[in-house]
Amino acid sequence: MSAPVSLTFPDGSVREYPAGSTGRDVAEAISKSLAKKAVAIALDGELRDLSDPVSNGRIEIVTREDDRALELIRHDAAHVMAEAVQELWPGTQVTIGPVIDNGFYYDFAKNEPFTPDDLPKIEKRMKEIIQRNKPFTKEVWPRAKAKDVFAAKGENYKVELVDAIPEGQDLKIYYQGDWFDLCRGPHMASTGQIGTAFKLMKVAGAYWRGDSNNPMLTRIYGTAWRTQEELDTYLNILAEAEKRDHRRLGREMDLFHFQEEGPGVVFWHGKGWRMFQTLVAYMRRRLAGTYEEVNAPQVLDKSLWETSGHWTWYRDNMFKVTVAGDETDDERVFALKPMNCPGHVQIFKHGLKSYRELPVRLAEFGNVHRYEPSGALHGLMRVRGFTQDDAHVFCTDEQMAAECLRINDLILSVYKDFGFDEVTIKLSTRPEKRVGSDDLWDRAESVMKGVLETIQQQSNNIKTGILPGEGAFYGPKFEYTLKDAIGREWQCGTTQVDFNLPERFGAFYIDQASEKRQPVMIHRAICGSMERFLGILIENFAGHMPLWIAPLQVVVATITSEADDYAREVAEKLRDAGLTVETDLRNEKINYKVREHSVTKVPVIIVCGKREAEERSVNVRRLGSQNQTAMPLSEAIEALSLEAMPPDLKRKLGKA
RNA sequence: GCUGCUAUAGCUCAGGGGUAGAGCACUCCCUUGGUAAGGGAGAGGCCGAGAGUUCAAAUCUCUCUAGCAGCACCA
Repeated sequence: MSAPVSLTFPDGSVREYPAGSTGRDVAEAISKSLAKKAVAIALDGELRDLSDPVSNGRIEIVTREDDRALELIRHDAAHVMAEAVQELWPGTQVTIGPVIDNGFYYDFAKNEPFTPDDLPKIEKRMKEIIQRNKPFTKEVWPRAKAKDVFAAKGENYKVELVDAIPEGQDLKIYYQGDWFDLCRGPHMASTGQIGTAFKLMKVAGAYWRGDSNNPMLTRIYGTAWRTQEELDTYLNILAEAEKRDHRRLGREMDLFHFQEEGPGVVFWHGKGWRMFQTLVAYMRRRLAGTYEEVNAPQVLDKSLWETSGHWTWYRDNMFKVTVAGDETDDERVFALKPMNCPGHVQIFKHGLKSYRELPVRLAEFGNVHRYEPSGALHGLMRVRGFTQDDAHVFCTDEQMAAECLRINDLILSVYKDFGFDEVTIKLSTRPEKRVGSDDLWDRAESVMKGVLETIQQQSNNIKTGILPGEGAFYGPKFEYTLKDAIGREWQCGTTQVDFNLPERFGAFYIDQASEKRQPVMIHRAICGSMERFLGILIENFAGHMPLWIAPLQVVVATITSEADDYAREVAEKLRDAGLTVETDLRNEKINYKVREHSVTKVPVIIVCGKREAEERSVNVRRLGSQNQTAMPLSEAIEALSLEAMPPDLKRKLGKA
């Protein structure tokens, strides 16, 4: 007889159980009701099947209420969905079905893809399977048996998966009734424990193993929760996110549009462009005194891009430019610039540079064009023509770390001005497709690692990490990711150390010993794409822009035409104070006007009626509030112009 | 780029082999109304583009273009 198993419970108590006891035995020994509620156990924090034998250590009985049960519910739901699909459409092959944020999916190989109409049918069948409440049972199969069984069923993808499992690892098969699947587990006790708080969301294509050279499978996404309330909450959040969609808000607020002749390029309307320019003006002020703003050509000979390496690596994503005439002898091929760096190197190279001039920091709000795959285009977030807040710092090896830190300070400070406090910085290291010797890469990566450590020591709410193989082809990079108001992460800023382009272009400076030396080049962007950054801002604020960046700051609306002259005067005075103001003198009721300007997200509505005109006062209503504040005109002008001051200027004037 | 879906008025959408529809927005008229839709009238469309089937196509078929979702991609 083997020694009993000693288990420590979350309350600290220690009990012994006969050898070979399972999680279920332990739960039952505590109470019948607990055994009924239990869906799994955690041994030393690791989730296991209820039917697994326990071993010495810490044990927790996991019930459906436990946060960790959510993962099991979703995983089990994926299995049940696969069973439902195979019952409904025999011959459909199953592949993989993992848990993801908020839900799960399963990829199927089926000749006729699913349609959205199939989802209710599958859901109905899933409910039946859950009602059957068959236990999940586990078997460990020899590799050969697994391959034979799946091959006999025509499950070719499963055979591939078996082959991909490292030798020596157990092949676990989970049954739910007669249906079974290869799976590493764990699972709950039975399908009934999944509950009914799930919903199939959408069908989509997905490549087998995520590789576009492989066949396309059809994927069904689902979401699953512990309770109906949790499910409803989640569906509500989705509806909220949809309301924030910058494409919808851009239309509603009359900021920009897209049209068929210009796939992936933005038509900025007056209001949107004002926002764009406000952002650019802000960034310009943040660069003043440190960077020199330049402007490099849009169209440059392809030889330049051959030298930089872009023509080799990114040709498929570049726009070629040639003369359009049929009768021309000029065969010269140009490219519409996809990046600003080669242009900036030319500016740096123009004239001899002394070490005394370094670091040379060249900035450009550079308009670039990239032929993005059609399926990648998405509103302002992914476009084919956009403006980078780009800069290139040419410096010595010794100056490099300090420059990276200076850039870091600027990036974090800019994000903070927009209210983004949670930032993640990740170091991306050398990719497979790259230029430059391993020595250069070693040097660049070690400097960046050092910088990352310094940044981490300097600030407490910065998360850091490493993304192996994700670097640019010419150098390693930092990627700055910010978190928005509803918890989504957006990668915006980037700092890239580059020893390669200066070498390729033969850039140099004269050092103290009158020798030619090659500078290091640091590429950096803060917003990344101004278009995308504005999209992020719109979604982050759900269109309720802070006053300083709002496309239209104030509408002065009248109640009766008797107040028209006064309203014009109010608007004029506000404009004199630097605010963007429109009047609404239309022959409409005030309810109507308030509704319209609220819908288009105007931050401040100033209402002027007979009373205000007589008193020379205004009545201020803020977006999102039903309250009205009456105040003298002069007071309103002062308060609003202060509020509309960009954060950097407020800081400068000590009014923050 | 791949898979699936979609394309009708400025917007949101209905319709469907034989005069093109609604609501909102727009214009004009009435109304001067105190904080999220007052009333009436009017104007507005090559039904995404091209080809085919048909006596007849916005409607059916094909090709293309663009959009949406997901995948892949993102210097």
